[in-house]
Amino acid sequence: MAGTAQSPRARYREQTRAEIKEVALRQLAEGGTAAVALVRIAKEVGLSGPALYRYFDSRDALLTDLIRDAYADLATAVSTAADALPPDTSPRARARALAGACRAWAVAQPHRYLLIEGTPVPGYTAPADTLDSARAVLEPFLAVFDGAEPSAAVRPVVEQMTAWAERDTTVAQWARPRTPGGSAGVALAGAVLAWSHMHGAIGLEVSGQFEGMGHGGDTLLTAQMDVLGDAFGLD
Amino acid sequence: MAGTAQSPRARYREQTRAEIKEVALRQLAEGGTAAVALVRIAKEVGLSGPALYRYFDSRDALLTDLIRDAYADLATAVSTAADALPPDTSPRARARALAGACRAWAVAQPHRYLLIEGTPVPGYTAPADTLDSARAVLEPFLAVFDGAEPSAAVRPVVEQMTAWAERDTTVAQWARPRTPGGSAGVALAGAVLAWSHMHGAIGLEVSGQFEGMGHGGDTLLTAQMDVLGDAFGLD
DNA sequence: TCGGAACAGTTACAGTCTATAACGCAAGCT
DNA sequence: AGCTTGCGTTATAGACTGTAACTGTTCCGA
Repeated sequence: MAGTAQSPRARYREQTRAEIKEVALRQLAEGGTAAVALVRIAKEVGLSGPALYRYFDSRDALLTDLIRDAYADLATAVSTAADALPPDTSPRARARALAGACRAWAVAQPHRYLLIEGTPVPGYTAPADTLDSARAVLEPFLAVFDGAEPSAAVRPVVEQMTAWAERDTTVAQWARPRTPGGSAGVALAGAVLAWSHMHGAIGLEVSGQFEGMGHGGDTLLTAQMDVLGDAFGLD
Repeated sequence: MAGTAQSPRARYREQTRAEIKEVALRQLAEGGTAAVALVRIAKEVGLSGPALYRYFDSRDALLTDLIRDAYADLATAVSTAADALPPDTSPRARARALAGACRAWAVAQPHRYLLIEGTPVPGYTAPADTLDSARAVLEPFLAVFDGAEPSAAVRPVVEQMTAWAERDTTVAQWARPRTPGGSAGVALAGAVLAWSHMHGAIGLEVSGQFEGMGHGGDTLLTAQMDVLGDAFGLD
């Protein structure tokens, strides 16, 4: 919370912004992104119409802010879950726990997850900002796969990730310090594969595609993480 | 194409509907679902505004139709890919090929894939219709995993699928005839897991989350299918 | 062949929403 | 005190969905 001790004006402004976002989130939960209407938000906050444009440049800007928040929130959910694990937790159990935390977050607030993963908003362009957030979500997974021994099936991915890290210095600078025990490529491969696995299982569940089959989300996701654990020889 | 030989009126009607959908798809490709505007469609087709409502009850109805089409199209893409494989193709190679076909379809027309997987349209409720289509996509995968030997990691999913097939008779009636070589639960587990894997990898790619890492989509997806193949002991 | 039903299309309009313009008012600094 | 900056207002333009009321056309049976 740096910079909170600003002028009273700035404080009030920040508070109003928060209030607006709060109402926007409620509307989002009720009717999806399409239901987020500035005019109705304004009325609910006690302002009248165009006043909102003092706080957000456009509807897209507001939604972008919500996306950013959601990403950051998910990232902290995952990393606090990682911190909460006892130090002697096995990599396999860690993978399960991290994925479980991610799923729990998503299931608890599907609309926000859909905001992250779903169809990009109309003309929305995800800048480096989003990539940073994605990295933040992936970060705890790097430690899980650090020093793992990839099977033949995933080796192509490892090679690709290694090449990526060699090409893109910012990725290398991010990944290498966090993988002291082995090659950054291996850990990156594990993390990205885990991300993809989670995206699949959680996305299907949140979109309601598992309706009939009775609470499949958890079982499916753990199975996927176990499969991944096998592929990387995790304990 | 049953029922094509109808009255000239019905034929004309069907043709106009198709034309409308064509324009809608173009708009969709250019600016996402939000860019699909009935008024502009009408103008482009040569009609004026409200005339479209003779052909589609509402904008939602039009989008629903597009979703249905996309699903069906994807399903035939996958099943023709399956038919094109030589009979002696190994299950593992089959899994790769099917997933590859799915990905190829999605990458070639991302907007349509996002229509299928993305955020449900505002108040959209997927009826039994969509489930049927999802089944059609999954169907070729059943044969791939029929008679497989699931590892410990995926066994919980197998159990859950078995239970599901026992509970839901329509699923059983669909799956059992297509899995002569083993338990329907195993094949269902394989198919659903494959669906989830594909959803993850393709979804991330189509949403552009692999930007920097240089054409990761194909490598990642095949790796995931191989991992799944290992988990089911596929040849 | 005639006459009515069903259909395809039109213009006019109500309502919702985003976004801009022009203007007033109060807080805060110098 | 006076000026600036920021917050808020009303009025308005423009895009879009969807309805109403009305007109012409095609089809089909009597």
